[in-house]
Amino acid sequence: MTADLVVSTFRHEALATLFRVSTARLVDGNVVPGALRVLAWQRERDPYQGRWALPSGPVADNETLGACVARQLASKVDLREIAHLEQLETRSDPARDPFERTIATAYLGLVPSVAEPLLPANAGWLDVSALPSMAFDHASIVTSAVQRLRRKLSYTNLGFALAPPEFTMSQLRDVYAVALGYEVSATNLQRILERRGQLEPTGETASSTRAGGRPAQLFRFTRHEAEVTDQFAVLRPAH
Amino acid sequence: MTADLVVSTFRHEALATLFRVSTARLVDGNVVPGALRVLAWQRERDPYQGRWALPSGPVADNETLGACVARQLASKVDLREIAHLEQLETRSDPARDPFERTIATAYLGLVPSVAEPLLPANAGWLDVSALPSMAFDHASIVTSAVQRLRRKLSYTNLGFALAPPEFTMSQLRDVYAVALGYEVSATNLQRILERRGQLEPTGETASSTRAGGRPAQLFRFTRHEAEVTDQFAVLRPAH
DNA sequence: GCAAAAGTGTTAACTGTACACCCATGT
DNA sequence: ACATGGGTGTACAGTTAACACTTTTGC
Repeated sequence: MTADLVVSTFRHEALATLFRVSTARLVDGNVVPGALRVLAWQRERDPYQGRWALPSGPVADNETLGACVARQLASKVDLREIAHLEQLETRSDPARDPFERTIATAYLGLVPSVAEPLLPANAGWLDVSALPSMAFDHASIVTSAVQRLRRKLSYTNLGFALAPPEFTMSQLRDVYAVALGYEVSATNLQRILERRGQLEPTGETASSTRAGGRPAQLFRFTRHEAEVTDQFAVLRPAH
Repeated sequence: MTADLVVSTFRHEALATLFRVSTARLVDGNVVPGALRVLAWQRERDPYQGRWALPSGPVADNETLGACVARQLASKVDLREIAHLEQLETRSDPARDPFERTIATAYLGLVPSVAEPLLPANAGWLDVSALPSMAFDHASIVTSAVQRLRRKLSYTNLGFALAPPEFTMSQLRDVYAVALGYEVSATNLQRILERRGQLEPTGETASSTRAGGRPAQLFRFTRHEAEVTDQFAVLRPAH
């Protein structure tokens, strides 16, 4: 039994869904509402020329998938702005790439909402709630990444990766509300995060807004590494 | 710009962690305690000759990863016994295979505890709490799969894939306790699962045991497809 | 003073654990 | 009768939503 099997090899790429919350703001007197946005760029070549696609690229010979996805992102944004990056899932449908069999491993990345990163001309931030038609299976990957993000926001401290370094509770409420897609109460959010030890007052207070109102305390997240904060949602060990 | 990049291709394999709960039983008067076990086999060739390894094999040309992992498992167990199969994660460390660069996508599979599947001679069920040294990064993949399974048991209905088709509440308690690694109360487990609509009485009762005691009602799971049952562990939408 | 926004206190609903107690069966 | 395991009822703790109310600011 020395005969080896003849095995196929495949093109393998890493692919990033990089998210960012843009909060509501005024542009020319109109309110642009907040949105959860994902980084994409318009393809210059076939297949799917002109369509929006996620940043992706082939894995190099001596590189992990994680390193590869970081390399792909580096050409679009400043890597230091990426506060969190985790593996999502691997897509392998033989028909997903019409030109060439490609297996793709998707990652989920998060950028804090302060940064308005400068992007190359053909790149942009797509509103996740109104995705255009996208290349390959990228739209379905984005949907799956949004689901993962929304779940994890509830039982982990991932908020740190979407929020600015320092924030008032209403700013944080807006970040969560936009990311989750539903209204959140600043009062209750504060209590939940405080109970879990995620929040730390800076001692400073934000200058009050033009419209008056009590100046808000500033907070920051105590830890900036991802961790599960709601350890046992159910079925805790007996005694 | 017609010059294409020279891209590398890789050997890509699918890999299965197939779990099963063996409940406590008597063998020659000795109690063999229950254990969460994972399917493995002993390698016949280098690298890692003689070591335990997870079932795995290369992806074929026109096959998804899911189909591939099912194909690998088919040579070890009866596929109809696999009640649940989901993708876990993809490992890409260039050094993980000393012979040849291989990217591996791991799956998590579950087999109900009734079935004592007949295995090929070189295959076996390893106790997850006392893993032997394994080939490649397989031990760390098992650890990661166990973590995922334990989390999901709490907030999904995945119990259906580990339990027998019909069971008493104490049998189900044992399955959960072994899988989770800590004691679980049958009383409270029943209430939790009933509240979530996962449990359905069959109307039958099990014959009482040799030692006496009230005969137990039999139950089954209402649904046999994986679903999340604890929708909002935290941060529910306002109003 | 008044509007606006932040912050506090309190209540109610829900979920899950712990535990006492009752029930049905074999010997 | 009594041991054994199944089943029920209830009290308690923890967590979160809802909402009324107070505080601090700008105008």
